Amino acid sequence: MATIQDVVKLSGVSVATVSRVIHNSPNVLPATREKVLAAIRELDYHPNRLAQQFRTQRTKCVLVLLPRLGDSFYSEILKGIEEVASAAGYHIFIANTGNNPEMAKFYYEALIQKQNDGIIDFSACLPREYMEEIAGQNPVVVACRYLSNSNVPNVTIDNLAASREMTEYMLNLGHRRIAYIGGNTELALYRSRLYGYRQALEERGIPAEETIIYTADPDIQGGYDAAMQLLRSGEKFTAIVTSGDTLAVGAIKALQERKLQVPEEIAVCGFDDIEISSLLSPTLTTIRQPRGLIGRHAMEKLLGLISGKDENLSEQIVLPYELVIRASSGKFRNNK
Amino acid sequence: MATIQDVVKLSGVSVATVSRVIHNSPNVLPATREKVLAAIRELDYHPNRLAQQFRTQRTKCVLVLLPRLGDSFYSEILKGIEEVASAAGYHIFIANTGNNPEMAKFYYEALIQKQNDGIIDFSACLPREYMEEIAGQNPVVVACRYLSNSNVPNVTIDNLAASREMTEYMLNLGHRRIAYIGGNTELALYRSRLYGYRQALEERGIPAEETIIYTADPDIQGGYDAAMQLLRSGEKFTAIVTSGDTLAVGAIKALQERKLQVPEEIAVCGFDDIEISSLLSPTLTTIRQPRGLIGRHAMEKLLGLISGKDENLSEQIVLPYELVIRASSGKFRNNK
DNA sequence: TTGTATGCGTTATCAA
DNA sequence: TTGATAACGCATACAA
Repeated sequence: MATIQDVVKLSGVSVATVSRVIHNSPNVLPATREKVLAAIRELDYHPNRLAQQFRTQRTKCVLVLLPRLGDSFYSEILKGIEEVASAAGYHIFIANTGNNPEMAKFYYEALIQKQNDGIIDFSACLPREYMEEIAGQNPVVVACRYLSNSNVPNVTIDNLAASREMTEYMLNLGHRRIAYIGGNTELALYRSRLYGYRQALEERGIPAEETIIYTADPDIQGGYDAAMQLLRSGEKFTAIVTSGDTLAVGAIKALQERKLQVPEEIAVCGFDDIEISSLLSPTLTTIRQPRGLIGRHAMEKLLGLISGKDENLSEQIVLPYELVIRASSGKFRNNK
Repeated sequence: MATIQDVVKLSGVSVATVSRVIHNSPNVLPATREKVLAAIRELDYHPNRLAQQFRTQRTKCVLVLLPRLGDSFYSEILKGIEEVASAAGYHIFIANTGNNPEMAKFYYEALIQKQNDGIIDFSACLPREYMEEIAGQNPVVVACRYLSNSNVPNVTIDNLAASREMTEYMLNLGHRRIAYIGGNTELALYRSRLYGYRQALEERGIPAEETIIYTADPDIQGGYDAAMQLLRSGEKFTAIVTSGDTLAVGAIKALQERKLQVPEEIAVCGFDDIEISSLLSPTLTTIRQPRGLIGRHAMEKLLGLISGKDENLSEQIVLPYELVIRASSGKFRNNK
């Protein structure tokens, strides 16, 4: 690999001048610039990025932390991030934490040691104190998930309100005994969604019943397993509200296997509006998160933090969601 | 941030010794080691990774290039990669090329400049010549996809044989007029699969008919659109073979919307066995790729290339696939 | 407009 | 077993 020294020798100018040419500094004579460029071409010289980064302590790269890979929910978000990032000359790298704090720590370490200029964290699996300490000194944006009572910059929808609205919609359809399948409530995100469900019920004077509230792994299998348990329990219910489309897909699968018609016998709704939700039978009633918008806002916020122009270090950006009515919630019925 | 110099001052030893302690070199007295470790703890010193990488020209990180994000097909593969990588003390970063050669080039540039130690490329969207030149001097493994007539290390299944076997299976079920919906044949991968379909037909003396062979974007929408076109064309057929589960899912959706029973009226089969394939109605007959195995083999090969111990620079690893029979292909019928 | 010289934080060579 | 010191490749303050 040719280094800047090789270019110096071949072009007969100094390192400083070569460096100026590389960075398009205006203070260099056209003739000199040409000489240097010729040498660069001839040597097929490319500046060593590792050395550049080491020297400047900036990489023009940001890291996106995902809780799991292959979740289509994130693909649209990542597109939004990429859009804003590449317009600003940034590149993004994605890493998987698997919700494992040890893994997450490794990547935060990478941030601290300037291997990248910032982190957008959809995983948020580290303790609040740790996050706040790091976010206080480094560009960090948490998105979709959040830490409760924290001032780390955050981009989300109002999960509580969305879940409440969804549950209210089901109540308005006439349902009175509504089961719930949600993700682990250790995550603030899932706590909020469960809480929205509870609020909606309480507002109607219907007590939430713990026997029809289930916690599950937030994937298809988790929804399937929870619904099967629910069915085996013998509890009566006419609808299931879930905290995720994958959970809803799994639940519907279980219901259909048990020959229960969705939505005629049991209505189901999801959360997130992932790609397959509009393609299944029945199509899924769900909450649509503005995914592209989430990605763009998160990246813009991060760029602000990186440049230091954005001094609002504890901004909580709350974006609008949308209730998407499809087939799985069914029509109004008079449930006794 | 504390540097090695701070540790030197506090512990009263030389940088060399501190460095030795950091890297668990055996040639250091226990007492000295303790002194240094105490200083490191007190200062909360962490070696600057950027400086380390710059100095050693190794990062202990590898890059995985994906053609698109949020495709659940890759999640199992990435798990396999991660397994092998972390056992060897490596971390993986994922980047999206979007099948865009410009993007891919940026990431290969990162490899050339030692920002990471190797690349596993599932995107393979760069010209063969470019790839061969880079792979000749850097650790590169192409997986799932491949470049035709290339000697870049590669991990795949035998796509041609798999597609042929799938088509043969449909022929054995009695189908004679089998439509095909496949990905863009500019990719060697999709060329192989289409070729397998053709071979199976020819072996039975059935000429492949171009009027029922469609090319589509390899996602649900693409499958849906192609199937709709196929239906509108008025061509007769009793089965559809596809080059991907997402295509099959889209095709089934289209058929069902047109009130055609799958598999009773039209049989459909996919390729890849993605997560939802076993959860849809009907469940999908498909080709299962050994995803975990692909990931592990690719990473092991890459580690071999990185360490220089693996001198087999043009190895083509072909792993076994499996024909998974589910509902969408239906039973034997006597198609005239 | 150009060049000189210094340092970024670490590893590694060599001598002690 | 330990230490002094020279790189690694580049950017930049300062001098010319």
